[in-house]
Amino acid sequence: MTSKRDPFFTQHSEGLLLSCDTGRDTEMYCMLFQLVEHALREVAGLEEVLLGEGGEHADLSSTVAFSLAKVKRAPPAKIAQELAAALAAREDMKNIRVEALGPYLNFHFSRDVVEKALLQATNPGYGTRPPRSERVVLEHTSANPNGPLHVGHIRNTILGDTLARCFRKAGYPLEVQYYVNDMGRQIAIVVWGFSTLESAPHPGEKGDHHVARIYIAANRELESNPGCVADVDRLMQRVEGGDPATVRLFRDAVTECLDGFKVTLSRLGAKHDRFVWESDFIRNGDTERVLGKISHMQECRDDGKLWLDLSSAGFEKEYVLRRSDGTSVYAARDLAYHTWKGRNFDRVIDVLGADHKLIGAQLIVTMRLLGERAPEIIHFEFVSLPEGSMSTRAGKFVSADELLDEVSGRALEEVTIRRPELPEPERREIARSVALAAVRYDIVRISPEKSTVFDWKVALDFERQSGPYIQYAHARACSILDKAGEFDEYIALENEHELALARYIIRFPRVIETVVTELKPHLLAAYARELADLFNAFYHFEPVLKTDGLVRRSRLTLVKATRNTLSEALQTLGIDALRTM
RNA sequence: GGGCUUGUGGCUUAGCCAGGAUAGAGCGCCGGGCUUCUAACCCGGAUGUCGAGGGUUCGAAUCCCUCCAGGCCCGCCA
Repeated sequence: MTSKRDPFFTQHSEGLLLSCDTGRDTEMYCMLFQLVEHALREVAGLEEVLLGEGGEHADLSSTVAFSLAKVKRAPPAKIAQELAAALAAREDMKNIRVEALGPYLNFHFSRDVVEKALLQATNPGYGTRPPRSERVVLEHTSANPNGPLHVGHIRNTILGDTLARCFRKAGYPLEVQYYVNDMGRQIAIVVWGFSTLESAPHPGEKGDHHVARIYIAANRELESNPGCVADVDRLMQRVEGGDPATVRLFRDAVTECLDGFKVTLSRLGAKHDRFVWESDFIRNGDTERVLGKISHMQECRDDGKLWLDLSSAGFEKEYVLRRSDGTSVYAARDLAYHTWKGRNFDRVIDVLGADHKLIGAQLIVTMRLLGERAPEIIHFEFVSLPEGSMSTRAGKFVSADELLDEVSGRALEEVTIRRPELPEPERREIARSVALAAVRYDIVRISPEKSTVFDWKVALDFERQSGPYIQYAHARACSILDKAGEFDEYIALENEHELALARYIIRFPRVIETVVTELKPHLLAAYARELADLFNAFYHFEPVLKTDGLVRRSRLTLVKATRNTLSEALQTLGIDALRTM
């Protein structure tokens, strides 16, 4: 064993440990972080103590000595020394070794603390934060029902669904909503197409694909017969006026498309709690009420059309809310929708495409002017095809269904090569999970602000840094535990591979915390992959089943904690934690 | 034209908001490793003017300015 016998590691102490032992409500790592932050604030006399993860140097580290150096006019290294001495003397820091390395303050958790924290990680549900009372509403996907979800839309779905899973994991009561744009111009075009063109579905055609076919054909027809555009306008006026026959036509078309969406969303592992129909905000009078309130605002202008002058907030463009023919514009209904959300929830989050940046910013300032709760909006950049941007109207897109079919087929080939002995239904089931893992992970690992180009070659490749790679690490851990049989948990971390793995496992609860405060789901994706990396290295170098006695029990416990943490992380990413693959 | 945003080894990407310890990864490339708990794996190696230029700072991939390139937006569409 390459055991690092740091004398500090062998020292056992209670205090902190007793207070941490009260159950899985108190995750040790989060407590340790807060404890160090608190102590550091006191000795440094600063509110901002620049505490962060220590990387290779330590469990936590701080560069606060630099900022104090300015104030105290002393060298940072000297200040770090003084701070370290003051911290080391504190009763509440006895489980944490403080070291001043040059100007840096490094904090090392005692092995005892790491081991205690690790034992929490073997419990089902590890990483779940204590329940909170703040109600959150999260809107995602909300694609127009004029054609199937494509590889651009599902960036929204996967970002939103992952975030939703993180919020639930973080203890928040959450409602996930899909805002159904059921009265837009696109839908009017679909309705017009259904009633004027050959519109019967093809045998076995999915509703959303059927609607797209009609929508594409209708657009082509309208281009060659611009006179028909007036028919579309009339449909829009009739639906806003509440004409029952027209309302029914719109609702039927939207429902057909939405039913198709629901199949795709379910294949993606995404679930909405509520579908909110845009037209409801016309019918219940909310849109009129918002417009009424707006008409009294200083920024309001009425020159036939009703609009807001938001130039004081830096917006040059008119924010038009009602057309001169009296019908409302999308933005007006959106204000009504967000007012409703803001009054019923404590935190309102929207996942929207980058094309909504301007309108989203206008929405936010208007909500503030109205004295209503403004949403937090996560914008993601576009996914384009190698030949250019996608367009439902032009029929230029790769649908999510097609992507899932292709990736599943590819995954089945792979599973069949590796596990030829498994019966086909089982291979198919594994392939389905592997395909979803590949698709979801590939999307969630990239930060939303990067625009991407869809590439079949990349989509069909399950190499490292992929969802299947993480699933594989989990399956390996399961395999060891299956073969091991019963054992009593016991932990005594010996070597660097074990310690590195354990130190990483105990950070998981804080990762969940960070994702929901910063709204950055890709941090969880990176965490899961790194955890798999560390486990694979441990797996390679440290035999488990071939050892015996306490070493075997300890390593089995570590494998159990890894398996559990990987499983919790994967589930929070919406990826199946496969037991075998 | 104006606004927003992105630019990190051949390719993809983390780090940037809250500036500090040799800029992390993966693919691809080169060289190793399956009689050993699933090789969808592991180990080693080469590859970086962090788009360009200026500025602030003890210190800049990170903050500020200018420029260049890509994406998005600028409708009485949604």
